[in-house]
Amino acid sequence: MSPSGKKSSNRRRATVSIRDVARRARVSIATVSRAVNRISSVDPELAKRVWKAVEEVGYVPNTQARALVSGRSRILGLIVSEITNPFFPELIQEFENLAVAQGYEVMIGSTNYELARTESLIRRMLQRSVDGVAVMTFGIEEELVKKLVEREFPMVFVDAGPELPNIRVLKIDYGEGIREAVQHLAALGHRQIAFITGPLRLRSAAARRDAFRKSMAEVGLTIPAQHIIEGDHTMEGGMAAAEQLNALEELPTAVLCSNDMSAIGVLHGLYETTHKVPRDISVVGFDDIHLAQFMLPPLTTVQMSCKDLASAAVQALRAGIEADHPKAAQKEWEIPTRLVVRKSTNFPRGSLPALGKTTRRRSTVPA
Amino acid sequence: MSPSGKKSSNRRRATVSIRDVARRARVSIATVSRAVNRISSVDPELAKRVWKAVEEVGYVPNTQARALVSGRSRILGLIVSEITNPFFPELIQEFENLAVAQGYEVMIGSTNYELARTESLIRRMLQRSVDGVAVMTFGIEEELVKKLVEREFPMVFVDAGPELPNIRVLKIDYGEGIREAVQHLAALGHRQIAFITGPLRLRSAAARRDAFRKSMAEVGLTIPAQHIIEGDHTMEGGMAAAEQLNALEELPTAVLCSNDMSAIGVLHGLYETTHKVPRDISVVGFDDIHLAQFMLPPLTTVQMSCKDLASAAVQALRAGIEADHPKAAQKEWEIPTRLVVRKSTNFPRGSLPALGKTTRRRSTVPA
DNA sequence: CATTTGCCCGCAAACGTTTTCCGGATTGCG
DNA sequence: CGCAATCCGGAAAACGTTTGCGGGCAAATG
Repeated sequence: MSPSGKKSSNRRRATVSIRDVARRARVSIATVSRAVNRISSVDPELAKRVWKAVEEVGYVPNTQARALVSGRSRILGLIVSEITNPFFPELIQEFENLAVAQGYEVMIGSTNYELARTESLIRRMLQRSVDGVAVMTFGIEEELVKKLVEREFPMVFVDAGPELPNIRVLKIDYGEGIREAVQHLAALGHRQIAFITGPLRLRSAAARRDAFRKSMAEVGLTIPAQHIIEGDHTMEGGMAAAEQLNALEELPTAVLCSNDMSAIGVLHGLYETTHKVPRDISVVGFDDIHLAQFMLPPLTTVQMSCKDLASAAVQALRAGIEADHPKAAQKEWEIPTRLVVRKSTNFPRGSLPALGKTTRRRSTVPA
Repeated sequence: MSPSGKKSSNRRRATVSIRDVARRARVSIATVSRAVNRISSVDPELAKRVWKAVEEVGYVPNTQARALVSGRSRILGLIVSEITNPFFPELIQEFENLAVAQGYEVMIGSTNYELARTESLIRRMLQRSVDGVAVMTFGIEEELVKKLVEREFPMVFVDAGPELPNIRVLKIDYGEGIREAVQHLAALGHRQIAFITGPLRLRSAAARRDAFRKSMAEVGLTIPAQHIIEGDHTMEGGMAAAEQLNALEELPTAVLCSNDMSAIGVLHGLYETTHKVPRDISVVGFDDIHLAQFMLPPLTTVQMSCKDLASAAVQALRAGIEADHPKAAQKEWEIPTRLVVRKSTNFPRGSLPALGKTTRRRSTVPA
């Protein structure tokens, strides 16, 4: 009994195909296909027979053939800016778990902020005919959007995307978490709070800075120009920013960073100086990557849950892909942020002379 | 002029196929296929005409169809243990760059040390019919190997793998780098050196520990039992180990860790104590992840270049996949390691009283 | 009982390639 | 000049699915 096909000794193909199942279950391959895809029109009795046969011969559908004829690959593209930035692996992990649980595979790519890389990435994804792409790069070059947009291709962006039929946007509420952070610092008594931005060509970086400005205004604090420093969301950028801070006539008493990696860089940049965190200066990050709690000192930071982010991204993509998806019409998806207080923030230096370490706050965010 | 096929208004397919190129170049689709795949038997003149047509109609071959008929997907599987461990994204990045440059796509999966996850991962990869899999998880459960091994499936393992026709192994020379580290510490004057292992069920973790024992014996140092502590390659494990160290009657003067994450955990665990690194205790990591140089203090560590690792993995995979690969017969691939001295190591405490910080070593590894 | 309706199931046509096989043309040699 | 050998391109058969369409059979209706 040869395992497959009529001329089975043809090639090195030992795989069991839909035909083997059909023969075993004494039905046509069409019925097998329908049963396997759980199409309701097939008689329950027959379906059971098919599934039994599937088990017995160990059939697993050929993805390539399936994709070829149906035109859908069941692959989701996930584009991030830098896979070596610890935030993204966490995001990827969550995204992948969800996608796989829902029957999709994931194709990952990292742009490294390079346009050429991004273009080749898009090309590769189209070539593998992914069903949709989530662009989680927090600010994407507009050009490449146009490339994809052609055929009403389902896509998900963060913060902002073009107004197009099959585009969905994850709206992150930066304001909320950043307001909590600023109020936390203000409540501690800080008046001079600096901000290290991300690369400002990224929409999200500008949005975080603007949220900071707004929150500062709300608590009646002003921001001198030299207290807004442009970083690049890397540790190196954070270090450079810390040096700029050090060079100032007067060091601010607190600094808020556009992401955790910058904050870690700042921590590092301050390490070689005589200024200690949080005794002399408080530091707040953004993202709440896993590493944040392992910094010295553990980093107070604004949490943007990558579980929320991933879940919204996968859902939004499916909404764009599957015509009968319950939320097919929803175009915007809200992502909250919130402050997590750890040990890198304290009262401003000099405000409580000689009390020292023991007064270190542990309370949660002030109401 | 409809863009494709005879009955082009059939479905929503607007893609340009090999037929369009054939028509444009006035050749058969067979010739187009051959020309595109650079098969030498096609007349150069014709080939040029085909390529011109390819350009003009913007043809890009359909991967699914190609994979379906040829039986090869041009996808490489890459299995790592934990994508959130910063070592692996760096590895993934390098691996992907190389694979893409050589015309392959990459399918990534993270086992998280869970057998169930690993199994589902393997299943998914087989279902997508990857051409080969690199298991870079530094110690894999033997069971799953058997699942794959069936059809002489090309695979690459780290450190050790089953003796089978299409299996290749990346032999990492732990001894070299660890010897350098131990000699570096011994040269500084350390006599009491502890070692934080990884999870010992991982082959690679045991190998590193053994290399440590061997190197210690070589320099004539003994290791009390309580100086070998089992960790788990995470920061949390490193912290726990540091606490065990603290609980000892006498703190060792140096500690070597099985990976950088453990070392970071140790740094963190010591932070809350009165012991300062490297004044009171020297710390050495392993891997040299990017983060290592940004620790406080910058971490002295044994470098295992993930560029080397990735390059060997991709090459070894291709050697198994492509029958005419120059190194098709090579079964073992050597990966070197070497010490990188930064600032987390210094003379043992008390050995140079009152000289303080300024004596901090900056030299490279002792000969 | 005859006719219509509706429900399943099977036939067969795609999907876009690679690859085998074959035939025609060109070349080389006697 | 004739015949064999060589080469190169085209026709067509896979590859393993999904899916439109038609047909058979049972139930329902007149």
